[in-house]
Amino acid sequence: MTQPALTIATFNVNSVNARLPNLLAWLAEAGPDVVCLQELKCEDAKFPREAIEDAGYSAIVHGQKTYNGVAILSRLPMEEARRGLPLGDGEEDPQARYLEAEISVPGGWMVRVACLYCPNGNPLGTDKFAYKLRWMERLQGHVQGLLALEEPLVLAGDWNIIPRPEDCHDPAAWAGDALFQPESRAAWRRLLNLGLTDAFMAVDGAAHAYTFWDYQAGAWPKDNGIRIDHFALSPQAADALESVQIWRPVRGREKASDHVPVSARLSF
DNA sequence: ATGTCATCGCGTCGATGA
Repeated sequence: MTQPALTIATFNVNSVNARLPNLLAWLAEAGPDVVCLQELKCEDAKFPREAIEDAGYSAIVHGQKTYNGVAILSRLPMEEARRGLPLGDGEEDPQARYLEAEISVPGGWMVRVACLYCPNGNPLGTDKFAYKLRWMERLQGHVQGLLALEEPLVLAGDWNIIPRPEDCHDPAAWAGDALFQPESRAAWRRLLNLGLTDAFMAVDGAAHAYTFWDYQAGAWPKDNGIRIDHFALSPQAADALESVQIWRPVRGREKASDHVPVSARLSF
């Protein structure tokens, strides 16, 4: 008798409409139960809902024109729990970067899934970098509240943070980049130190296991990549973690995103 | 050193973000 299992993925698609054939092909190939998408680059009305539903997935969408935008796809029952991050002062994040849902897993389990697209933060010395750090602080506050629920919680997304020097090809080349700043990496560590587990590090941890390769300067053929797409798991989710897969070949396909999907398998 | 890609606007290219 097999135990109830859940395969959850994160995929920064860099425009869901430009990537639709690629996305559908990967869904058919990998068959994930839940998928967190980032950088939709479209408003809710332009989200390709029919094609996604025809593939067997319901979708909740937090879209935005031109930039950002996140969605969660699920072939299990799903209920939206939050759109956007709370600011604490009544303000709303003007950028669509956060979406949270409750997923019902066979066997009576509920898994809370947060899809997030952390700010890039470049260039340094601008309000963009300040916004990145503020956003991570706000996320930390929200996650503290979620951890108190003591539920299986999966934070999945494009974190725009390179955790270790081994998570890039040439650390020196990233020294002046927001993704590799000490403040950015400290924000990631602070979040994990609340009691979360980096899923990839827990089951693999290999050096140079990249999830993103820039379109420019032949980054893909030179394997000049970075690991920035991560899963952070609550203790209840980490206990269920079986494996993590980085879908590297997807980067080499026609009209590829600059990110590849990453999936995690949980067994309850 | 960027050898790129996607979107928008009033447009057949430049600006912007990544």
